[in-house]
Amino acid sequence: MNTIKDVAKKAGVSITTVSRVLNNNNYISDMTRKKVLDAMKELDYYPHQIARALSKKQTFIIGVILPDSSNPFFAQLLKNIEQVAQCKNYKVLLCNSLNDKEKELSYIKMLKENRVDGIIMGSHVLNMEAYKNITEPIIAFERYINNSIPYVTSDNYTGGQLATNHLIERGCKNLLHISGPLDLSIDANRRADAFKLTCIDNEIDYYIVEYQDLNLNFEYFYKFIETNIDKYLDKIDGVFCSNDILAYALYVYCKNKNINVPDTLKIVGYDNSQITQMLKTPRLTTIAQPIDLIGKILCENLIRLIEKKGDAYNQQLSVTFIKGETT
Amino acid sequence: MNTIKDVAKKAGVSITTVSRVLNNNNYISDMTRKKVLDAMKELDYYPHQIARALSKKQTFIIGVILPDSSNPFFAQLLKNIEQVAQCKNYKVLLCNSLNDKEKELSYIKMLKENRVDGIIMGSHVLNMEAYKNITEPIIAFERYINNSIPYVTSDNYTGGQLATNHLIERGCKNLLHISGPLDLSIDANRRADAFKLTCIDNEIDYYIVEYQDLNLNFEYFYKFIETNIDKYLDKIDGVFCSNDILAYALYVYCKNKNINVPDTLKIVGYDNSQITQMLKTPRLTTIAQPIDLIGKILCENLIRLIEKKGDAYNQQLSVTFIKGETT
DNA sequence: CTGAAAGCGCTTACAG
DNA sequence: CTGAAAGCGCTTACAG
Repeated sequence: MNTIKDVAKKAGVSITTVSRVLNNNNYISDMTRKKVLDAMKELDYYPHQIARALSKKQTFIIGVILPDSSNPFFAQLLKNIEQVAQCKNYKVLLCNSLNDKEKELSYIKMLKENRVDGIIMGSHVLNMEAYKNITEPIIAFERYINNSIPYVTSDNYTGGQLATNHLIERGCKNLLHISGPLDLSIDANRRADAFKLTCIDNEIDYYIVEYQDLNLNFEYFYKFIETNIDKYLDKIDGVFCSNDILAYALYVYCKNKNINVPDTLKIVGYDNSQITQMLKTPRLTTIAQPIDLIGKILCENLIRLIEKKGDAYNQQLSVTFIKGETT
Repeated sequence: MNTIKDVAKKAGVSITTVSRVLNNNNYISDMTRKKVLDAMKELDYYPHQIARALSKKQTFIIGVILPDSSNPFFAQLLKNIEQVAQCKNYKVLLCNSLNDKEKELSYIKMLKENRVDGIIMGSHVLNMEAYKNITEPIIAFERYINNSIPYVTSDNYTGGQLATNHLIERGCKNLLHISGPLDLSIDANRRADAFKLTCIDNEIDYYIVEYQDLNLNFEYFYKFIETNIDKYLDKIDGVFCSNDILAYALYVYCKNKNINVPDTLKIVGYDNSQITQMLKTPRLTTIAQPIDLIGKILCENLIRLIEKKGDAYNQQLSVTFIKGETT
């Protein structure tokens, strides 16, 4: 492939001048610029961004670490991140941690070695220690890691309240919340806090069951329901699920067991990703996170950090209650 | 961040020696190696892969261009590509073309400028001309572009046959196929060929309607059905849809219009992505593409091309008929 | 087994 | 407005 040298030779100028045209620097005579641009076109020249990155110490690459980019929620988040990045001339390097500690760590190492300009962290299996030596701009989704890492989340507490209050208003007396792991400082866990407090306030009996954060797909959730949730089903009349795939799996399970939803059991989900929106049989009652907006803000804030155009601050986006047919 | 120079100084050796340790070159005394490794650890050294890429002329980056990484099919494909890449020490740069010509072109330019080692092309709005000056290893999904670009696809002709024959066996007499744009040389269009020939062979009346390849989501398909498909519904008793989201949209449309599926109208979809597998109300009758395998093979074959470990050849993977509740 | 030097393809003071 | 030279952080013949 042709280099700046080839262009310089063809245009009869120095490589410095070519570089100036490339960077649109001022102080180039129109004639010289034209000569250089012509030479570039003629040689089908592609500026070597890797070389440029080395000398400018900026790669314009953003690393995005997610548990699983094929999960509908993260797929939608990723797409929005990529679109914003693309608009601002950044590229996205994709990392699927599969919620595996080793993988998450090795991806961080990889991103550092590749001198990405910044990192969006959506996978959270590492403890805070691991973040001590990340010096590059970084922004987290849904998790407080430490004071120097801003995070973007939706208003999980309100989400939990909306879901729980709705179940109570619909007449539920015995509630169950199925949650992700509660031991990490994930903001999503405030949904469980809200659930608990709302139940207490309303003198409602409740249970909370945690699933493990491994494979967030239908199959896994269905099996989880069989082995860990089935035993609660005769004691409860309402369930608040921490995501919609789980909620749908529960709906299907009930259908198979001839438990009438919503008459006997009411189900509220969480997320309202594109896939949930597509589901019409039944439409799920759920709490909608503004996924597109979260992706957009994650990326915009990271780029602001990278370009030092403003301070990092945490951001909490509002959620919406969506009435479906499962309550 | 520390460089090879810092490590060399700390270890009391030359940078050449550090580089040798880094690359695990032979002929280093154990003592020297240990000194260097210790220095690296002490300095928390991260080898600068961008600098290495410049001198080795290899980035270990693969560019993946897709129409929309949030579409369930492509999300699953992407995830599998990334996982294979990661195993083989390659990184994935994600590009969402949104089936826009300009975007597709500018992503190609970007990938060339960043000297990616290879490209996986899953978006197909550009004509063949545009591929003339792509000199890097490239592999396409589902499209014949030219003889030097191998492609991976599933056996679309057989898929179309399986779907159509099934509808006929179930007693359908008037069939409709809803297809993507038929003007490009996309292998998926062989589904329409198979549909047509199978209908003719069986003396079945048929229609074919094309949708535009813009936004492959439920909303779009539902509206498309309202405006372009509704008028066929009283003339047909079976539909072969070119993807499952479309098939589900049609199912929902029929439900809303009180058209009984499968009694009055039978529906067959295509793809069987994770999302389709999750859908149980109803389970769709569909043709399963081996999405995970396609992703794997796309990536493996591209890497084989990059590393010149074998010839490029086209690959066609077999599909499976899945009986659901919509036929 | 080890090191000095040139080179990968750019950018950027510095000088003119 | 333009160019020569040093530098970004590595690798790789070449020499010893």
